[in-house]
Amino acid sequence: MSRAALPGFRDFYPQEFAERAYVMDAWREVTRRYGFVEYDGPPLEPLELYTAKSGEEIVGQLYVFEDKGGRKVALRPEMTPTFARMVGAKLNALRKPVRWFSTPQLFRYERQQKGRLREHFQLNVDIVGEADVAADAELLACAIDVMREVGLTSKDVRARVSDRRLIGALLSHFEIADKDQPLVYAVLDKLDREPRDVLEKRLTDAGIAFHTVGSLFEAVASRDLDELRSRLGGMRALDGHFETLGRYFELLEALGVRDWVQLDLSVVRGLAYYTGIVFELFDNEGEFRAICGGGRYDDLLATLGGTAAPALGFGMGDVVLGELLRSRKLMPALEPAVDFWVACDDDALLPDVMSVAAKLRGSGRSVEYSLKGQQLSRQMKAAASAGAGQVVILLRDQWSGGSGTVTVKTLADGTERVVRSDVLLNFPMQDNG
RNA sequence: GUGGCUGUAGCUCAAUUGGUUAGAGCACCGGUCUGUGGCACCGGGGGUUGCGGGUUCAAUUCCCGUCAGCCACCCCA
Repeated sequence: MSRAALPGFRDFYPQEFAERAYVMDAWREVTRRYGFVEYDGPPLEPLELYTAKSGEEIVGQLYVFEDKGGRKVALRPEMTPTFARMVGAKLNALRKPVRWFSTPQLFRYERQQKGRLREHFQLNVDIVGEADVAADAELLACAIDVMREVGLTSKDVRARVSDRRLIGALLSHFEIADKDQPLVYAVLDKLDREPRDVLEKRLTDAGIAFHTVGSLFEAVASRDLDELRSRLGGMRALDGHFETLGRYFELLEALGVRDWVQLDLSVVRGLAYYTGIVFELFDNEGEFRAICGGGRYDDLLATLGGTAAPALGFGMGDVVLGELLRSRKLMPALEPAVDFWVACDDDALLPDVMSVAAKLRGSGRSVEYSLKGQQLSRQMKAAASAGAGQVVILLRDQWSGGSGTVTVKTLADGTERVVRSDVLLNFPMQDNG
């Protein structure tokens, strides 16, 4: 019998749990500022919910089994289908635009590696019912503000944005057949990981003219809109897309996040359902996988739920973000802390210690004490390592069965006060030192 | 799913060309400092050297398998 967690699953010891809570608190805090409200769905769903969207091949990557009622079910690998179902069912009744977020634990049966486990928590933020590019700007700004919330700056993280419609228009202009588009996207995705000549050959082998490949690569190398415009300025079919992206960047400027964002047409989100602006957040060192990815998926609700509505959203996992924060020394360490430690210099006073502890707890303070008789110096050590703000010391010569006094010591500065035991409860709490 | 690298206490690491009861620091628990902490000193618990085979008089050390982790690929969240 193995004592380890299953591969790709994590035991959250207090330190790890504190880290997870830190990240998830940041998620909730930022989404709250943007007016998003939280929802959740079942962790177990009918298998068809996922095969309908992604086909049968996805089954190999899911935790699937048959329940006792003979239903084929799967642990949720992503939140979007659940979200689409929930929103779709009540779309007419919901105030638009819908702004919801969730922090589900998701599961995927795949070989684990850095930044990628078989289970993770993922912030999902979605907007439904607004086609204007302002919604796209709002969404990206929210993702970026999460970065800020955990102490990252535009020097640490960059948002790379592309536009599916622009790429589509570009490929049409280059007269690249629809059947070749998946190949083109695959090549774009590998642009900074594989040698250019190898990628060029893949496209020319597929029958795309060499000069077309050259023009495509040149266009995609653009890192801002003006550059792209000057390279493709002659193409009237692209004007509308330039205009949209131009407004997008303007609005990102207005939201105060423009310096985090860079045009990058090589961003290819794997999911086939994106229809407009897409983005990914990466660490600037290129050390980790994408921290976050999202974009506009205007057709998905119609595909899944039947009701058409413009929509967009992003997902941000806790694994890569956690790795990045730890490597940048931005992940807070767990500091034990209690308001009071109650100690005594006589084992016979243990019931009195417990009684004092109970009263302090009754007034809302966090209190610990030695559960067995220990010499006072041990108790003081224990108090210090528990991060106690103050130690209440019952000395047998002062205590007088509760009618006397106690000594209250503030550990941070070593100061002591002797107080009547009956006024102890009025003590203000001190910062834990 | 494919390939490569790695695997000794909770953590970081030791262990002479394979050689006898596998060590240290930190952490944890306790003792002294004659009863108020963070120091110092002393002591203790904790390892079937990932697991299973093989070679050998002898394996932590060499070989094979397996499991796990890391990295790359595939794919994506």
